[in-house]
Amino acid sequence: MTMEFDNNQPIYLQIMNHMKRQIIVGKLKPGDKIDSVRELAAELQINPNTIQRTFQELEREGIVETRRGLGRYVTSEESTIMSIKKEMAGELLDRFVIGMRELGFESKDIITIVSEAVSEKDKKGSE
Amino acid sequence: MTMEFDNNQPIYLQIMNHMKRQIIVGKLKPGDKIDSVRELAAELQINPNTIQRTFQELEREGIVETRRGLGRYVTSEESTIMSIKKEMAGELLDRFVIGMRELGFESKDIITIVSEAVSEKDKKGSE
Amino acid sequence: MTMEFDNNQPIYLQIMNHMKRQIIVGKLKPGDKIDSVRELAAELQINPNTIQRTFQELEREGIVETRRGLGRYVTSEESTIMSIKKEMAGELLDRFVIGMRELGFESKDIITIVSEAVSEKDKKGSE
Amino acid sequence: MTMEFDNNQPIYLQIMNHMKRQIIVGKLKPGDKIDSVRELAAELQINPNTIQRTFQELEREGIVETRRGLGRYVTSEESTIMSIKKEMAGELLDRFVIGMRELGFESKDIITIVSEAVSEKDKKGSE
DNA sequence: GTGGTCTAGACCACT
DNA sequence: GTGGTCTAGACCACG
Repeated sequence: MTMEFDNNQPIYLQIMNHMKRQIIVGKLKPGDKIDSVRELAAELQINPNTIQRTFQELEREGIVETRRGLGRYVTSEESTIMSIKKEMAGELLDRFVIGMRELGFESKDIITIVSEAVSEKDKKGSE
Repeated sequence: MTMEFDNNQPIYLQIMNHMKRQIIVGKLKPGDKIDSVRELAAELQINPNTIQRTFQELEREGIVETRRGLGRYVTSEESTIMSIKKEMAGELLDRFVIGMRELGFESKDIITIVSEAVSEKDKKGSE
Repeated sequence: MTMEFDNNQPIYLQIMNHMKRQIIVGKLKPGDKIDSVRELAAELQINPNTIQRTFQELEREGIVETRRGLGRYVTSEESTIMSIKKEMAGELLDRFVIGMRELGFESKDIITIVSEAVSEKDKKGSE
Repeated sequence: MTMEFDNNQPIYLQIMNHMKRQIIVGKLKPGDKIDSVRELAAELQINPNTIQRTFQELEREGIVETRRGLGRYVTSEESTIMSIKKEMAGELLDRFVIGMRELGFESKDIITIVSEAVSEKDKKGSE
């Protein structure tokens, strides 16, 4: 795994979100074993303490489990994964819609803008 | 003016965005005089230095101008205001669309979700 | 007279330099009467206190004289005017040469750069 | 590092320019770690907040980068450094040439004056 | 009255 | 350890 980091957000949060997305999208499946702190730290060239913090938070959210002596695993609870997905999507949606309204855009404007944005992307992708 | 502050973002940024929105939406018009540092500080119960920081950044973005000894004014360049509006909307849009795609949503899903969200809000508003 | 003001320098200084230049270049001649504080203030849309300050400083430098009840006049001492010109040129020169050396430019570089700059201007002027 | 401060310019600007020059001249190389806020503050006997302000501005110009929790570094983008050098030299040049013309000097005068000034300095330097 | 700068000292998040 | 933010209070130049 390689990642580019944005200095405006804590690294542990960036890694955390990255892993959550991998799980949601299915690149990491329920029950999969996760790289150890040391491995990930070496791979990403990041301080192990930062990775530790990442896992701590993932565990707090119940998306990762530690099995003593065996390592860390993606939770087997698919419901947890689904609810995390909804939560992340909901946050994205809220921030976007609220933000647009604060800028004075109305419902129809917002839908138009999004429609154009995603269809444009589709075009580019198929070129 | 009154404001509620969110602890997760620097106060100066929150005030900054608040003022940018007021200007974009037209509550503050091009050329309008802006509350002085001391006035705003008193009004919001915030340290004047924090307000100073806010204005510093707004000035850097060209949305506010200082006239020596007289105070600060909203820029008269309407084009600047429009481009800031576009920039802010573009950021919101990008973060949303990219984020949703990273979660595995496809174009049609994204449009559906947004449509539902904004129409739901409209219903509530008209109740 | 009209002037554009730069917000990064005190207005009184800008007017002051402007008048010094007019005198040096000969647009205002030794012994000429100078606009009154009120006139200048109205013309430039500037606070009279600021104009007052301008004249105060010009007087301190001996380049302007007050004749009680008659108004203010450009000094008749041509030597004063010449020495002001040398002083201003010297300051410009020093700031430039010292600055360029601090940036690592050597003597021959500096001469080359200036030569190019002024000859380029000459070309433009004759177009 | 030691510095003498000039009361006519904000300290943070003086330090800023000083560091820009060090980087341009190569005393600080691309990628080098920069003294921490606290270190520099102690060294220069200046309040840490003032140093903070200095770095804030340097970062805005893209000549310095912050790596979270690790400290600040000179940008690795040599092109950024070069363009800053050109910008600073251009400003010096403009202010000088424009200023001299405003005083009535013509192209050949300007070149002569600069040539004399720099050659005189060379003589002194070799004494 | 206005903004700009500086100091002193504190707290926090991040690595 | 690092930088980022905030407060409190002071002084200055400018108009």
